[in-house]
Formats: sequence, structure tokens, C-alpha cells
Amino acid sequence: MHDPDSFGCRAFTAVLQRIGDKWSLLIVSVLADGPKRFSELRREIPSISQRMLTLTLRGLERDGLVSRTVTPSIPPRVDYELTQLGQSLRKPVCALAEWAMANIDVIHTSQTRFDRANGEKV
Amino acid sequence: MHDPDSFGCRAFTAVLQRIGDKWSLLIVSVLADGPKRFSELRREIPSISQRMLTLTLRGLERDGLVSRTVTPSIPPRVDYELTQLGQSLRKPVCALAEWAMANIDVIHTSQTRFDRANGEKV
DNA sequence: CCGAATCCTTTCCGATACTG
DNA sequence: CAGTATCGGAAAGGATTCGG
Repeated sequence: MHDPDSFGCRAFTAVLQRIGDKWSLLIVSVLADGPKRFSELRREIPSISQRMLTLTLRGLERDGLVSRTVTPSIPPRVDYELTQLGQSLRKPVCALAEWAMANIDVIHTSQTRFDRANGEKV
Repeated sequence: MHDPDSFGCRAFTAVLQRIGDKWSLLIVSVLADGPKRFSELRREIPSISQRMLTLTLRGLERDGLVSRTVTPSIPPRVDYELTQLGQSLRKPVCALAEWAMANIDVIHTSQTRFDRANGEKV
């Protein structure tokens, strides 16, 4: 982000408008382990609804980050996998995920303190 | 994310529920250059509304990522700055920003192709 | 200059029911 | 198993106005 112009800012903004939601980065981080079926993703991310999983995967496929492979068997089987572009996102996303794991407690503590400090004057 | 249990997944989810929005990561990346006043942030991120800038900064302050310093002059002056915790988020976020800059074109191309392939059957 | 408050529209998203 | 379709409440977010 040390551009003289604001190209970096606009590019980052544009990307965040797409994958800066509650699920996209998480799904990328889960698929970083390797290809997964639809139902496996559901199991690994219990808090997501079927609808949002479908929509998010569709968006990632549209961005070229994830590939979708249908095996027309009975029962049907659909595998999702990071594309080459998705693979290149692996490192930054996993770095972010590790930061999250390392700091979730600090964040939660800070939130509690902030809420207490501001809740008193109600 | 190579945990046997799903602690990593849950922690990442929790963090993304907070900073996984359209603006938080962007603001962190802008503040990575150094402290900024409110109006400077507005200038650097033209597409954000005053309201969302205020709300997002409040959220980041609550998380302990950003500190807010009021200088009671006339006109008033308010500076925002990354805390130590915010500084630790700098590296992962800048890595993501750089990825965004490097790949925004590829993503856009992929989106256009996807939309054309799916728009035909309307 | 910074931001709180209100209003109002748009979008998100979970629940549910239904298909191949 | 892996979706799609539809609905309704919730939340996001822009525009505007007012205040210290």
C-alpha cells in the first residue's frame, strides 16, 4: 500500500467487496487442506447454512478461486478444489487464520472491557 | 488450520465475523502507513461513507486494534492509530492487500467469463 | 472537523420445502 | 447428496440533518 496513487487501495477495496464477507476466506482456508466434497465442507463449518455455502462457493468459482467437479453417480458427488489462483491465496489467508487463532482471546478481552466502559452510561 | 480439532476454524470464524466485512481490513491496511486523522482516512478511501467509517473505526477500537486520540482544539482533531495488536495484524493484512493488487485483473477476467457462460441461458 | 441520530432502501441470510 | 426456490425478518449501508 505504498503506492503514490491509490491503485493499491482501490484494488484491495474491489477484492474485499467480493471475498470480504463472513465465509469466503474461511472456505478458502478450509480448502487449503485439499479438495473437499460439499458435505465435508458443511461438516467442517457447522455454523454455515446450506444456502450460504452454496452461494459462497458459487462466488468463489466465479472469481476463479475454486473449481467445481461433478461426478454424476448415485448419489451425486461434487468436489471443490482450489484452482491455481486459489492456491496463490493460500499463504496470505493461512497467515491471517493463524493470526486469528493467536489473538482471539486478546480481542475478546478487549471487546468485553470496551462494552463495560460504554455500557455503564446507559 | 491443521488442527485435529476445529479450534482453528472456530477462531477464524469468530474473527471474520468481526473484521471480515468490507471495510475493516482496508482501514487497517491504510493505517499501516502510520497514524491518520479522520478526514485523511475519508480522503484515502473515497468510496466509504462517513457513517460507515465512524462505525468501522468504532468496531476496530472495540477490538483493541485501533486507538483513538482526541485533541480538543478548534476545530477538533481526532487521530487514529494502530495499537500493538493492530501492528501485529499489519503483516498478514498487507500480504493480502498485495495479493489483491497482483490478481485483481485475473479475478475480473474470470468473473466476466463466468457471467457470460451463465448469462446465455436466461 | 468530527461524529451522533434519524430515516429509509437495499441486501443479507436463515428456515423451510421441494427436486434430480 | 447436492443442490434450487421462496419467503420474511434482520442487518447493512447511503443520505441527510443536527451538534460540540
